[in-house]
Amino acid sequence: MPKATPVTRNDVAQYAGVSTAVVSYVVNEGPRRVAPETRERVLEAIRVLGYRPNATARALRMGTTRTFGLITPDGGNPLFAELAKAIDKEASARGYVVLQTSADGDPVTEQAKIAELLIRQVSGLLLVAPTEDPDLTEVGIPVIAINRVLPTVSSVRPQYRAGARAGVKHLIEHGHRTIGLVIGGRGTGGRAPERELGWRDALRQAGLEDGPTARARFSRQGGYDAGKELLAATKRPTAIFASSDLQAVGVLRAIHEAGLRVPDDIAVLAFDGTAETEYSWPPLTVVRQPLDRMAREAVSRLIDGEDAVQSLTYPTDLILRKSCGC
Amino acid sequence: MPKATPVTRNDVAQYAGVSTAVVSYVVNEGPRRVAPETRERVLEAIRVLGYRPNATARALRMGTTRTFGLITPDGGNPLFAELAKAIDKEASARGYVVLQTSADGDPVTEQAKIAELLIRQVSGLLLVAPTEDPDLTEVGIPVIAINRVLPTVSSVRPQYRAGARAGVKHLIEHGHRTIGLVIGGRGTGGRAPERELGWRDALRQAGLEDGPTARARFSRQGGYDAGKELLAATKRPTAIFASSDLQAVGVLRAIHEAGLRVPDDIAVLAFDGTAETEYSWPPLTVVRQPLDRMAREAVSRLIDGEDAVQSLTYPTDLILRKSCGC
DNA sequence: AGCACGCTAGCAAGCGTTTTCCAGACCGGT
DNA sequence: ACCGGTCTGGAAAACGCTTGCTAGCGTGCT
Repeated sequence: MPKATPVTRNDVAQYAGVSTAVVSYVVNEGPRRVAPETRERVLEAIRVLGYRPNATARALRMGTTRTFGLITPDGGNPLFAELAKAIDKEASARGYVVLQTSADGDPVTEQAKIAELLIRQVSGLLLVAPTEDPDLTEVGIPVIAINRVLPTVSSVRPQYRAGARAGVKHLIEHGHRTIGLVIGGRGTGGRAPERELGWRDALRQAGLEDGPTARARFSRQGGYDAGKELLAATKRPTAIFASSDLQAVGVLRAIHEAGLRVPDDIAVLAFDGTAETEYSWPPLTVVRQPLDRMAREAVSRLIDGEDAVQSLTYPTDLILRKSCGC
Repeated sequence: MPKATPVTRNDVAQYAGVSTAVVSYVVNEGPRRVAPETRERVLEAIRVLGYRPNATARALRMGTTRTFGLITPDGGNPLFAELAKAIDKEASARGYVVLQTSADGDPVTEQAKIAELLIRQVSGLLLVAPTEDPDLTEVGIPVIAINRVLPTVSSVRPQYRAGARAGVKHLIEHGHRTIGLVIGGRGTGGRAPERELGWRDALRQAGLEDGPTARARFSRQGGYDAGKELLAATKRPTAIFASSDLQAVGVLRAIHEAGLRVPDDIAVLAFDGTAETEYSWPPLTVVRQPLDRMAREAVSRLIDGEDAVQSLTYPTDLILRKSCGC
C-alpha cells in the first residue's frame, strides 16, 4: 500500500541543488528567466522525486483556488447533468475545476451549500435555476445565474419566450388550432413564465385562443399528470407544448395510455432538448437550449470578468423530429 | 458591487479581544474548552464581522481538504449523473464536497484528470467505470473504483451476473425461448462481461441455447443499431436483454420502427434502472443498480478507511414494469 | 500555609507556496 | 580600473489556519 509521500518543493530544491524560489520559477513558467541548465536540473528532480505541487498552498498564497462552485436543483435531472457536463468542459479547458452539488430545490439547503462553497474559497459560483433569491450580498466573488434571472448578478438563459413562440408556431403550421400547455413550477411570483408567454404569443399571432393549460412540477410524473388533465379537458387539444423534456415524456405516456397516437391524434413539442428526447417514442420535436454556448459564456464571465451585470439570452434551436408530425 | 472582503480570523480575534487561538477553538468546537462568555463574545464578533473561515488555509495546515474527486466517463449519462448525485448526497452529509469531472472515456484524459485532482489535494478519489487500468501507484490517497474492478484498489459494483441472470430468468418464466443480448463496450480483455455471463447462466439453467447477440457502445444509438441487428437475425428473438438503459431505449426504438409491439411481439429487459426507464414506452422492466448503497459504501470507505482491498458487490432489484409482459 | 491541579487563554511554529527584494557574477563601455 | 546594466539565484515574508507548549490564577486538598 502506497504510503503518503508528501514530497514538497523543498525536497526538489535540495535534490536539484537550488533554492525553492527557483523551483517555483520553473514550475510556473513565470516571467522570471532561469538558466536552461538549471531548469533542466529542476525538471529532472521533479521527475525523479515525483513531485506534485500542492494546490492548496498555492491557493492560500495566491488567494484563488481556480475552482468553481456549481449548484443545481437536482444533479439527477438530465438537463442539469448535461449542463454540468458542458460547464465542466469549459472550466477544464481553462484549468479550472468544479465543485458540483445539488440543492434539492430547497432554499435553505441552497443557502447552506453556497456558504459551504464560499468557505472552500471557490473563485466563482454558478447557480442553476436557483430557488428564491438567495442572499448574495456578502459573497465577494463573481456569481452567475443560469436559466433564471436574479436581481444582483448576471445571468444566462435561453430565449424562452422566442423559443416557445417558434415551437408553437411550428405546431400551428401543422394545422393545429387547439394547443395545450404544460407549464412548470409553482407560479413564479405572479409574473407569467416566459414559456407561457411565448406559447400565447404564437397563438395570438395566428388569431387563436388559448388552449387548455395544466401546471405541473418539472418532472416526468408531473408531466404525466398534466397530460391526463389536458386529455380530459372539455376542448381536447390536438397538440401539446410541454415546458420541459421531462414533462413531455410524461405527457407522451399519458397519451399512450389513453390509446392515442403521436403525432396522428396529438402532436407534442418539448422545451429543453436533452438527449433523452431523441429516443423517446416517437422522437420528440424540441426547442433546444444552447447549453454549450451558455456554459461557455457563464464560465468566461466568471474567469474574464464582466463590465456590468446583465442578463444574457441565447437563441434556441427548433429540432424537428416526429412528434410534431413532420 | 460587493468588494472582496477578506475578513480573517485575526480581525475576529481583535474585535473580540482574544487571541486567534481562541477563535480557532470556538469555530472548531474542538476538545479545547473556552469559557461561555468568551465564546459568546467570539461568536458575536464572527456574526458582526461576517467572518467566514478559509478552508484552503485549514486544508494546508491540516493536510486534508475534505474534498473528493469524482471521475466519470460521461457526466451527461443519466446513470452516472444519478450516481454522482448519490455520491454528492453522501459526501455532503459528512461534510465533504466533490469535484466532479468527465474523462470522455479516454485513458489519457482520465489520467490527466486524476493528476489534476491530486494536485488539488483531494482526500479521496472515486473512479466510475475507469477506462484502462489507470496508474494509481503514486496517488497516496484512498481510491475506490465503481462499476469496474481495478487491480490495486477496492471497488463497489452491482452484482452484474446475478442481476442479469435473475432478469433473464424472469423473461424465461414469461415463456420466452429465444432471448437476444445487447452487450456493451469493446471486448473487455477477453473476459466475457458479467452481464453476458448472467444471461447465459439463465439460459443454460433452463436448458436453452444462446439467443443472438449484438455488441454495441453504451449509448442509445448503439442500442438502436444493435436492436436492428437483432431483429434481422435469422432466429429472431422474442425477448431482448440490454446491458444498459441507454441501449434498451435504442432497442425500443428499433422495435417500434419495425412496426413491432413491446411486449407482445418482443419483450425488453434493461440493466441499470435509471429514472428514464420508468417513462419510456412501454415502461421498461429493469434490473436496478443499487446506486445509493454503492455510493454510501464508497464514500464511507474513503472517509472511514478500510481494512483491506476488496471488491464489494451489491444485489440488484428486479423492477417489473410493462416491457417484459407483466 | 503550601502545593498540585484544573481551567482558561496566549505565543509562536509551521503547513507549501509565491514573490519581493537583494546579492553576486559577468559584461561592455568609458 | 571603474561603473552601470543584465542575468541568475537566494533569503525571507506572508497567505490564514491549527495546535503544542506555556502561563496565570483560582480552588481544594493535605
